[in-house]
Amino acid sequence: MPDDRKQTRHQQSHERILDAAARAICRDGCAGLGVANVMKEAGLTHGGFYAHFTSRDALLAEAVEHAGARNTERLHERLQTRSDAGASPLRALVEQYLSEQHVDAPADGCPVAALGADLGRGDAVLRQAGARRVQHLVKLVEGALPAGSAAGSAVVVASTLVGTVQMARMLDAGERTALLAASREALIAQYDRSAQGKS
Amino acid sequence: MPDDRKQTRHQQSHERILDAAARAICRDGCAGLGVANVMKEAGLTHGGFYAHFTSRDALLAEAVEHAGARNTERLHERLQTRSDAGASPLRALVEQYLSEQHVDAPADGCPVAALGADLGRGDAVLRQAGARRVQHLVKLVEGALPAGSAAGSAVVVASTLVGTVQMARMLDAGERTALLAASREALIAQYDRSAQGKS
DNA sequence: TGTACATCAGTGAACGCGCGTTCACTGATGTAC
DNA sequence: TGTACATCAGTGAACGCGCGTTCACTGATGTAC
Repeated sequence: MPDDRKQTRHQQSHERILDAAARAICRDGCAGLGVANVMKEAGLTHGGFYAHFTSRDALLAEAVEHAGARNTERLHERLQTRSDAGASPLRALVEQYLSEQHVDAPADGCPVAALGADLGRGDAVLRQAGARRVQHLVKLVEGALPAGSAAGSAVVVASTLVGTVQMARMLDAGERTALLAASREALIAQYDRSAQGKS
Repeated sequence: MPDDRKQTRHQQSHERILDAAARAICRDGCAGLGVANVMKEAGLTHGGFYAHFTSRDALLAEAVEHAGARNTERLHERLQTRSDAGASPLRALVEQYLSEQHVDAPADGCPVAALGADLGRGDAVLRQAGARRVQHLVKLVEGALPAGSAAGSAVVVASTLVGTVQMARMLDAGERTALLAASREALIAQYDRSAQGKS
């Protein structure tokens, strides 16, 4: 099956470009994405780019999805580790998402937190890619919440996660640590053990 | 005092440029800020820019501060209106910050929500400007929380406000409305009347 | 009060650089006989 | 099995455009006498 090998070669490059682009946008934002840079990071020269994508904008939208998918994978692994160590699903999610590790490494983190407002602007395609990532994140939270949690809990928790990481990334080390700890504690106290018993 | 009149003319232009820049970054992001565009919106031509600012980067940092200050002013007015209508300080803040009005008009809104991740990247000056805006927002929330609220409440509420607005701006009308309502209700139920009586 | 000069704020043409995009070409991989 | 040809993936030079920045100049405002 030589056809397969050919396709594979092309697809391997395609994948490397997407990987590089996903990291680049999470690190530098949508505006920071340069075709030449991405190709270089993928081990190629810029000229070959248009054999893989119709335009830089097309890459942008795909890179958002790709960053989300990659992040979901990594996240699941890490949640499993925390789960194995005895953490409840929600605690595992909150402690991982609001870890210094996540704040320090935007390139390998959640694109919703990394791109934030970038996705709200820009063309419809990008906004839709952002919206899908938001929905994904909300679903992830939903799955981690205890059964019987109030209806809107997932979106609220997701909002807090995203907002906290973004704000933490602007702050100096000390304030950052305090902010993360405060958010973690509040979310766990609020939504983990006694999610509904109140009011 | 003719010296005053001269200074005033220069300062008036300066102010118009800052106003235009503040709106522009909240609307289009830091990368979307163009010197020529801003000058045009201020009613000037691009050449005169460097009589007012040493560089585009210098304008960026100042524009973040300016956007924050302008937003604080407007916010206070609107909070007063809601307060007069009988809302508690926290309810007024939450309902204003998480209003469709705010989500629909980023140019006239909070720069922390509008720029988000943009401020976490970029040079130290910009990050510090962002950090100051975050601290300002946290203080604003602190002032609106009922006396005796838990220590970390303000940062958590601020995070939720920012995250919700950002996510709302990616979503379609229907989901957006639901997200905003869910966050408003959760925050008010959580932190307004019976902020500590729990657990 | 009126005229000549100095300063100040802004104008608009021009420069240089980065970056997205195109395209003729090369080298390697696969196909035909 | 070996040779000639076709296709595929990537190269790198070049183009065009936008944008930050500079600078010589203009018009208006203010000052000196």
